[in-house]
Parts: sequence; C-alpha cells; structure tokens
Amino acid sequence: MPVDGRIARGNATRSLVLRRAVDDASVHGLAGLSIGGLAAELELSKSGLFALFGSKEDLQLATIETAQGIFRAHVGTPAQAVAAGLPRLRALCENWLTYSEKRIFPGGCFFFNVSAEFDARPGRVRDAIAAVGRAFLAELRESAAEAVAAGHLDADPELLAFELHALGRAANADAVLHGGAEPYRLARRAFAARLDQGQSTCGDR
Amino acid sequence: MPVDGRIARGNATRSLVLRRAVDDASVHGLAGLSIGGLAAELELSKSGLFALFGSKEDLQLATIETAQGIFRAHVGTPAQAVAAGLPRLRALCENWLTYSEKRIFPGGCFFFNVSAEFDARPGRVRDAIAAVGRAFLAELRESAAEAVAAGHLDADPELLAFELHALGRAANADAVLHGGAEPYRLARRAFAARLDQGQSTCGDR
DNA sequence: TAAGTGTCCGAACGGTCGTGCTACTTTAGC
DNA sequence: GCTAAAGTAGCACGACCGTTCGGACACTTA
Repeated sequence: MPVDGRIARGNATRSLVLRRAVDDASVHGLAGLSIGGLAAELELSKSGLFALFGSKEDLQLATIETAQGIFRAHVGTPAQAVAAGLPRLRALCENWLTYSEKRIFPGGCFFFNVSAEFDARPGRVRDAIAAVGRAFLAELRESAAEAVAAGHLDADPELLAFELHALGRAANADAVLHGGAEPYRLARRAFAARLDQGQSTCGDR
Repeated sequence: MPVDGRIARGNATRSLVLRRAVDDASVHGLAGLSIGGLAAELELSKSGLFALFGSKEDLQLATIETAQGIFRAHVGTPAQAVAAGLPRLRALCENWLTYSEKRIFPGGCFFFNVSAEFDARPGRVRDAIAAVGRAFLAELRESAAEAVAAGHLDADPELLAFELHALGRAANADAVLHGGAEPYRLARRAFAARLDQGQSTCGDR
C-alpha cells in the first residue's frame, strides 16, 4: 500500500508551520500567534494554512504538542539514559538549564512563557499547558523520590521538586528578561546546595 | 492655587481607567489591553480614552506604574514598618505570598505575568517591567544582607535573595495555573527552611 | 476511467485594532 | 463676560484579525 503523497505533503507543511509557530509563540505568546503572519513568513496562503489546522485554537494546541516534543528531546529523554536516583535528578536539572541557556526557543523556555500567558484563561489551551507543566514536575518528583529511596539524599521529594522547579524557572526568567549568565550561575549553586551529598552544605556559599 | 476642575476630572478618569487596566492586563496581558475594550467596559468613548493617554504604549507604561503602586502598597511598604534584618525579610516574603494568594490582581501577580510576556520584546515597556523586577529583587537582597550583617542569618545574600524570589514566583505561578493552596504551603515551608534560625533545619521536612 | 479526497489558493466576509481629525462642553485666568 | 485650553465625544481611516467559500490541482481508490 503506497503512501498517499497528499497526506505526506500536508504533514510536511504542517511540521514546517509548527516549527515556525513554536519560535514565534515563545516570543510573542500563543495568543500573539497569527495565521496571517505565519502564512506571510512561510509564503503560504492564509487560507491554506488555516485549512491545515481547522482553527486558531487547534493551531495553538498543535504548537504546544510540538514544543513539548522539543522540550522532551532536550531535557527528559537524555536524562532517561542516566542511572535512576540522584544522577538522573542532576541530569534533569542540568539539561533543563542548558535547554534554557541555549535558547532552543528564541524567547526562552516555551512553557514558562505560555504558562504565564494562559494561567488565568480557562480553556483547552490552558489545560494542555497545565498538563505539560504537571508532567515535568512529576518527573522531577519521581526522580527525587528515587534518589531519597536509594539513600542518595535526605529530603521530602515533593518539597525538593517544588524548589528545583522554582529555581530553574527563575533562572530562565531572569536570564531572558535581564540578560547575562548570572541567573544560571546562581541556579547551579542553588541546585548544588540541594543535590550535592553532605546536606551540611545546604545554606553556605 | 485652586485645583483645576478639568485636570482633576481628567485625573479621576485616568485613574478609573488604570484601575481597570491593571486587572485586565493581569489576565490578558499588557498586549491584550485594548483601548476600545476598556472604553466599552467603562462606558467611555474610545477616542476620549485614547486622548487621555496619547498612545497604547503610554497606556501600558501608565498601567505598569499603577500596578507597581499597588504592589508596593501590599508588599514593600508594610514591610518597612518592621525591624530591619530578618524580621523585615520575613515580612517581605509573607506579604508577597499573601498578595498573590489574595488575588489582588485577578490573574495573580501582575508583574509575573507581564514579565513573561515582554521578556523577549525589546522596548520601553520591557524596560519598565524589568526595572520593577530589579527593584524588588534589590529590596530582598538588601534585607537579606541586613539580616546577615546583624548575625540573624548565615548565608550569601545574593543567593538567598535569588532563592526567595524564585520560590515566591513559583508559588504564584503554580497556584494560578493549577489552583489550590498547596503551592503556597510549599513555598512557606521552603521560606522557613531558609529563614528560621538554626540553619541545621535547612533541608528537612 | 470516474469518483472521491486532501492540499492549497485567491477573494471576500464581518469585526476589532490603534490612531487621527473635528467639534462641543466645561473650566481657568484675564 | 471673553478667550484660551483641557477633557470628552463622534466619526472615519487603514491595517490586520480569524474565518468562510468556491475552485484548481494532485493523488488514491474502485
């Protein structure tokens, strides 16, 4: 059974659009995404691009899904190759900071931006964003729990995950808004204070 | 010198508009602010409202200023009445969490939302937002430094301020996006671990 | 070969956006 | 009271928005 060339072509265009959409949305927000603007940038017709997705909301949802794939490829997936427990938790944090630092999305972490944008606007878009956030937090929490269970760490996994999540997001936010590498340095020191063995070092410089 | 009734009237209208604008912007963003929409909500003419501010960007800047006044009134100003050092630092953190928890702005912390919105869009609006963020972080850092200088705390003030700033923002973000009071509880535990005397309690539950 | 389906297009829809222009009312200072 | 200025309103503009429609074309299937 041969592949339908039309569908293949459509999928190619769709992913072309989505690759541009995640970049645009990371800077101007998901609400700032414009079908007309996207079409102009990619030299497609507005109506053709519209037909590919059906509605602006569906385009936003597809953009979120694409961004999640990119996020996972840079953060979660490579961490799965590392030993469970503290090593994996360290890898998650470090991959996450690197992903932000390298500006995989031009506006910084995609999900940080769109979370703040849609956190108070009920709807399918917000639900999808919230689900991605919860999934990543759960990943941090499970890795933390494994590290505690293995005796690598003495802490409450839920609180530790919350703290790591908070510090990473703050590093991304401060670096994008104010520039410079200092936020990432501070976040790495804060991470180290929580993740480096002897918990006697927790508050020091 | 008598008060100019026209100017007084204008100022009254301006502040009426701005009070509504900060609420709208905390939910839909500063870019989502609409002169027409604002005029309709307040039953003013679009052109009249426009003339009060001169341009949309000026309206956005005025909105930021108004929001900063409200933020200060709830967080920084009452903390000034508390003894410098650790007590004031604790007050800053607690006031901040309460300000977010009480939804002084319906979309959660105004500056968290608009910071994420404009962090990658150069211009006067972004500069104004960044200045407010820097000022608040400086307030935290100075209070932390005073606490350290007074011997209340043993920590690096810069790192401590970064951590407190990160934890508070995370509590606001998680609570607005996912609902519930759990984020605030976690943040308070994390604050306590850093601010409650015996730094031996830093990592425990 | 004929029917059906998916991509992509141009053109147009109604609506909203920010922004000018003009005119009217209200008030301050002479 | 008269004049000048500030607040406010009505109206129209050009641009852009998401969306709809009808059709051209490529491709698969019967």
